Amino acid sequence: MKEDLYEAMGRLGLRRTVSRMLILGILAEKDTHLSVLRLHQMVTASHPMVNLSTVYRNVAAMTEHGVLHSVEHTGQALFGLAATPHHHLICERCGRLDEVPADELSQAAALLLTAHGFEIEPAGQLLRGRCRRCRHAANGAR
Amino acid sequence: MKEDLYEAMGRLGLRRTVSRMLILGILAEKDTHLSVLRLHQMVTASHPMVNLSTVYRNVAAMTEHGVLHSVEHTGQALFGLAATPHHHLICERCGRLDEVPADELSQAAALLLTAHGFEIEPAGQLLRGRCRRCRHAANGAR
DNA sequence: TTTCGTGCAAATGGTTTGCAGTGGC
DNA sequence: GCCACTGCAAACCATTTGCACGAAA
Repeated sequence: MKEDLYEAMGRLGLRRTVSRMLILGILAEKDTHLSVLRLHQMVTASHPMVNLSTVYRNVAAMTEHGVLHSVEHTGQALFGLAATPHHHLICERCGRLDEVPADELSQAAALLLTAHGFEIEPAGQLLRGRCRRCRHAANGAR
Repeated sequence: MKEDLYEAMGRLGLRRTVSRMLILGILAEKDTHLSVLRLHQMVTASHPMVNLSTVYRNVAAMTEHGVLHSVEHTGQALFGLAATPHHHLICERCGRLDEVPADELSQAAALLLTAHGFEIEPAGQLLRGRCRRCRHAANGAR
């Protein structure tokens, strides 16, 4: 998987720099979406000289080339590998981010297209709500 | 409808100030969602002394009390009347924002709940994609 | 008259950019 | 060696906040 990404970078004309490899490694290992700040913190843990703006430019470039994708939560962008087409479920209470395969929402997408002429992005949508754990935790407090 | 809002404000303990009435009037008339900056521009057209931060605080207070609701697009918040429960369809190309009654997506919501234990917000979701016009306009260019 | 709301100006915080130097290819 | 990439520092821009005054209730 990391090999795929490594290849992809070259194929897309993106240079394989230290900082980019670190970012991909982190995202592949953690298998989540992270903010630029958190990515930078994790990168600098081993490579302190890497600048924050470099991380910004890296994720921008890789997002532009489809290697990464991003969603926005509370005014900041979260980046993850764009591997398989999926949407995002973010818990408004704990911030947990889950993924749901894109085709699970294809029926809803079809409905919107026929009823409204609107074609939603086939992946990368952000849906806000409550995760299972927080729903249970809030049962009494509601 | 504006009378309802007027009443609601009092009931909720929100003072009916000039700036708030102007904001509600604009949103009711235009029947769309507007950015704070645009709201401020329209308010100051007739009342130049109203400060931008007042508009910020107004929409914040009214959103908090359920009179308004907001969605975020390209790093800025758009506010609209929270009248009927609906979701949002925003065109990534032209920025046009359409509304879709909340119950049209209830099936998808049920699916997410059973399959992922995740309960999405029953209204106010933002779905990104292409509106009918832009789909047609882009037919040749894709 | 008691809060709540407002104007003003300054601060905040995530993100972007200009520029000169560095390192992939 | 060329040009994309990087570090640094400053700029940006939507939004927030502290404070003293003004106005709904």
